[in-house]
Amino acid sequence: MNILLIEDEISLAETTLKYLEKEGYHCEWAKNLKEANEKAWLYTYDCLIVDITLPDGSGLDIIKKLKERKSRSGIIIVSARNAVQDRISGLEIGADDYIIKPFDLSELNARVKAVIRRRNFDAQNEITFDKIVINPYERLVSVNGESLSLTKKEFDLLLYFISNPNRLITKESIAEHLWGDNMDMADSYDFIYSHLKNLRKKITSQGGDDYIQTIYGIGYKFVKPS
Amino acid sequence: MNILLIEDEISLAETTLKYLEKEGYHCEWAKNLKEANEKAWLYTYDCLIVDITLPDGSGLDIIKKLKERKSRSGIIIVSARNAVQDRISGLEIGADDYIIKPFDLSELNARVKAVIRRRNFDAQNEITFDKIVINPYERLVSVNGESLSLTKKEFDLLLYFISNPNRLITKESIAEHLWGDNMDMADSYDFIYSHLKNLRKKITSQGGDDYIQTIYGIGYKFVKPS
DNA sequence: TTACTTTATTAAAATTTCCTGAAATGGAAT
DNA sequence: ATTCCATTTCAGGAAATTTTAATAAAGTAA
Repeated sequence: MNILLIEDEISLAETTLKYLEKEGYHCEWAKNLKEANEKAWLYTYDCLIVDITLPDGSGLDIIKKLKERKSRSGIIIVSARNAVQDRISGLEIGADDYIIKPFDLSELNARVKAVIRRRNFDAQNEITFDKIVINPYERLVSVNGESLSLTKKEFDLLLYFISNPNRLITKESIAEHLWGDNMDMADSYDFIYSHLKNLRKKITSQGGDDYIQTIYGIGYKFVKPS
Repeated sequence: MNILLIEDEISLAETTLKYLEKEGYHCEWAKNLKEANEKAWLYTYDCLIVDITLPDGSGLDIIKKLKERKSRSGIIIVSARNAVQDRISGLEIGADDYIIKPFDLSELNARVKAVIRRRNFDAQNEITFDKIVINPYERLVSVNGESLSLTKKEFDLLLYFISNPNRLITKESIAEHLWGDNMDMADSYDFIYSHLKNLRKKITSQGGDDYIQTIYGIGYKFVKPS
């Protein structure tokens, strides 16, 4: 987890950085707006801790810029006790939380954790494999940019494959993942064949290759065919 | 503007009340949880100032209850300097701001003002999706400019959809949002189907499209149909 | 090749999920 | 007590998906 601390008070910044590093974050420090802009432009941080009052301007500006750039970073505002208006504007601009100076380091930590957790929850990243992009949370799939409609079993099957690319996947493990362990293993795997066939057809009919390679007598592999 | 102060320290309460009255607010006072519950049930306040530690329980409980009742009141938590966890829980529950004891009366005033201002700002805000306009606070909906009368459940359902457009919404999350987590999940979702049907009918009969796309076996999506 | 096993394809059956209309329930107002 | 209205429940049937079963094709080893 990468954090950028934007803070001009040197001693406060140092103790904060030390504490956050100890908590397991990778931290960087910008001591004014100029530095902050440079860093925020170059790197992506999970969370920015932004002091509002900086020597060369207001921290609100950088928040505004980030939001215009549709950044996904979490933002926590640091402001002085009496700067209520700044906090309100900050939240209206799109900051996630604020903390009042002077603050408890453990409280800052709690908020950073909360913000990052919330961000990750709705960022819900996609998984990409060659021409396929799959979003497990929205249950969306696209091949070559065209969206593809899959049934539940087909989707689960594809997700299992794409989560374990280039690896041998036995029919037993597929059965276990898609149907749970209450499956009767004496059964045949006809149902897997059915769904596999449908999945392959849907993917190839949208211009995707047949990524599902059959390993005779064992199972399958999800690979990019040469 | 009506304010309810929930505070058990008598002298602190008295000075606070006097100050706020002078600032032009109409104030009431509850000195314990029991009184607070009675008052909060009878009247609607623009802002509640809630001390967390009360003789007969935690102020967090009343906040929780208000939120369950979907109260629109602004809430400011009052807590001791070292009660970091209380403040965090309070914000998580849905309080708008907090202030640390002992506090400046002018700061309290500033926060009350900010909370009320933000609340009014939200109240003016309508959410628009294609031909639908919905105002969560006035609980008004219109389709194609014509106002639409919805029952409570229908409204909550539509609000939940329109607040999460183009995203997958499971039946489970609908149940949780509209009926709370004390729902028996073994139950069927028949009641969702019922309200859904009525909502769809009302919207389409006013010239709106069927924005509610069903994702078979998973849930729904609120989208603008092509 | 031949015999055998495993996988693929297909279509039909079985099941699940969803929609609909109507009836039952329950609370609030008259 | 009666009426009204929102909400929930129930039963039917429609639609989509999953599973079954039968057959075809492909791979493996002798």
